[in-house]
Amino acid sequence: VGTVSRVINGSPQVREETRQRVLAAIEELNFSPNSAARQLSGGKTFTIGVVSPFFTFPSFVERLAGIQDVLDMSSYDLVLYSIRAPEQIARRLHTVITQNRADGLIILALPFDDGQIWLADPTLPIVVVDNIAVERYPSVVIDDIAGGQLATQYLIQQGHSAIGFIGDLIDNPFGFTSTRNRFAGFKQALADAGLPYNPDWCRFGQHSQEAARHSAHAILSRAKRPTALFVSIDTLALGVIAAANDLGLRVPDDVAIIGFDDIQAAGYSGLTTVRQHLFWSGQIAGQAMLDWLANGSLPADRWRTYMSLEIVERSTV
Amino acid sequence: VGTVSRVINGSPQVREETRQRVLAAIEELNFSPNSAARQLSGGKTFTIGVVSPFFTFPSFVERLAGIQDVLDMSSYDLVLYSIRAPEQIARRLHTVITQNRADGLIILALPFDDGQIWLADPTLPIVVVDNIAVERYPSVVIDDIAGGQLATQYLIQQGHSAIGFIGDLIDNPFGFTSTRNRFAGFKQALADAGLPYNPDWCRFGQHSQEAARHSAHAILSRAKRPTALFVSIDTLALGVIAAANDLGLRVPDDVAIIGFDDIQAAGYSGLTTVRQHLFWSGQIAGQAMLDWLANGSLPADRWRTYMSLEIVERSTV
DNA sequence: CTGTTAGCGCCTTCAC
DNA sequence: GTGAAGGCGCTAACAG
Repeated sequence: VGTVSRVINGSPQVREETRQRVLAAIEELNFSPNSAARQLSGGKTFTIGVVSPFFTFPSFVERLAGIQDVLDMSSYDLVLYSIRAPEQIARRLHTVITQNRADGLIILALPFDDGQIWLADPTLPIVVVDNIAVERYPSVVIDDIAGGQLATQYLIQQGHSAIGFIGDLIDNPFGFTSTRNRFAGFKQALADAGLPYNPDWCRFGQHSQEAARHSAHAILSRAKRPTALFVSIDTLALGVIAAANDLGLRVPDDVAIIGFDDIQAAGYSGLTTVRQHLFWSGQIAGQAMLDWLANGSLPADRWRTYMSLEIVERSTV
Repeated sequence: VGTVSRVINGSPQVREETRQRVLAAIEELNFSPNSAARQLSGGKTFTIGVVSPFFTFPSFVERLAGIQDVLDMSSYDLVLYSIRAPEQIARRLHTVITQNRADGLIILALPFDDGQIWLADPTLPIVVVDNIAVERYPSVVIDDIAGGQLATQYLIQQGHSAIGFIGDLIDNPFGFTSTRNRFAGFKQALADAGLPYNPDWCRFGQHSQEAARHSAHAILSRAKRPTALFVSIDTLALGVIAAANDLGLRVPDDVAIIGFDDIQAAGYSGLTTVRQHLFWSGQIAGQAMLDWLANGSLPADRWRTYMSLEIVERSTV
């Protein structure tokens, strides 16, 4: 029994011949170790939990795919915890943590009380993605304000001076801050360029293509309409393009549109946008978790990773 | 110790007072049972594995969301096993099964050797989705041939007689048969209506919007082009719409386009398509698994569930 | 009703 | 280098 365990776990102190004999027996009996037992005795679950809201949204799916991509080559399984309402967050995290169901947690976008969580289990590795508020855990983030500026500056640089903004609700139940910050960057860039900021050209609605389409209708139907629109999320931008088509407006000639995220559909649709390397960010988070788990700690210089942002020029600006 | 266990598991044979006392202690010590130990002792992992290829494709994501939706209200966790190449299938399944890492498996679309798997563990509950080839396990499927006919008949009924077909590769490494069968249904419907089948109007390419766009270009640039196109997958249909736009063809006036699946993006894009209730199929599969796990077996009348198909009329036909 | 005890299957010392 | 034995934390069966 002991020797078999040694063989399985690659202990060096086993004579080669015995090793082969054990291996043969394993093969013959079609034996394979019970995972629950290893967990109990080893104190590890070989599982990483990913906590995510709306995991059907392209941005989350792509990040998830990045995480999966990395874990795939490790011996860790990925357990998906989906959050559908803000109230669930605390409870879900609590049960996952106290029940010891995962060796590490990757939390996507969701705001949470990191002090409380840390108290619940100070040793549990947690990597946070797309959430700047968390200080106590390493994170992979972008600078949304800079991103908002980048997009707006690009529009200005292309000759636009009448620019509007469409996004989801700044005050949303989950407390996501992306649109708020991108909008801040937008206004900043406008101010920096000495351009006027027109509230009539800015609308915020639900996070849905329909809502964005509706917002765009309202803005583009005005007597005086902007020549360019910065839409804070790619999925919404697709709705805005639809609205432009509805109104018989040509993109980009009549209205230029720039999105944010660079989801796969943006590529298909020819949407000009700000790329934030979604898949890659998932890979980085997953790799950080793996390294943490392997070394028992994460070097300080990897505490907060800022992903780069860049304009992807396609055909809507 | 024993009593605590009884309290946690809601055994009736505990005096109310003691129960309260135990509960209080649990609260005070912030105790919560170790999941690995329960697994080992109880022989259950409270985990359901979902094996899926390309889980970033909308159709898989939506099914996955349906499964998650159901599991969410149960005490089962969802472990995601992503398959990226056909060769991985057998190995992945084998390790998951022998290591006892899940109480049940839901396998999406992937073909696999059910005889072999059954031999590996005859008692493991497995529910198959979107795979008609599997006989030994319950499945949730659609009739792709009927679906192909349905789409084609709808086109015919709308007055089209020159109809083309675009799909992904009929012989693909994973052995998916959807497009093959939808194409069969397409030809069948044509024949039934006494309409000619024109191979020049049928193209098969990679499963990507780009490839579909390319195929559509080829077909629509011909001197004599079809007035309608049946595209076997929604994502590809979006590429076909793009191609029509490229060529200055109006949809549906110059070319009508019907897709298949009814992914969310189809709704946004106004794509007319054949709906196959993706999310719902995930829910059904998840629920079947839960019932199986709860009752120890699945009633025969739930062995194979055929999901209904229906035309969703939007604006591309 | 409740405390005690024997596994669940593996890993890890400890002697040999 | 190898077999034996303790313990991981829990559940279930057994006495009281």
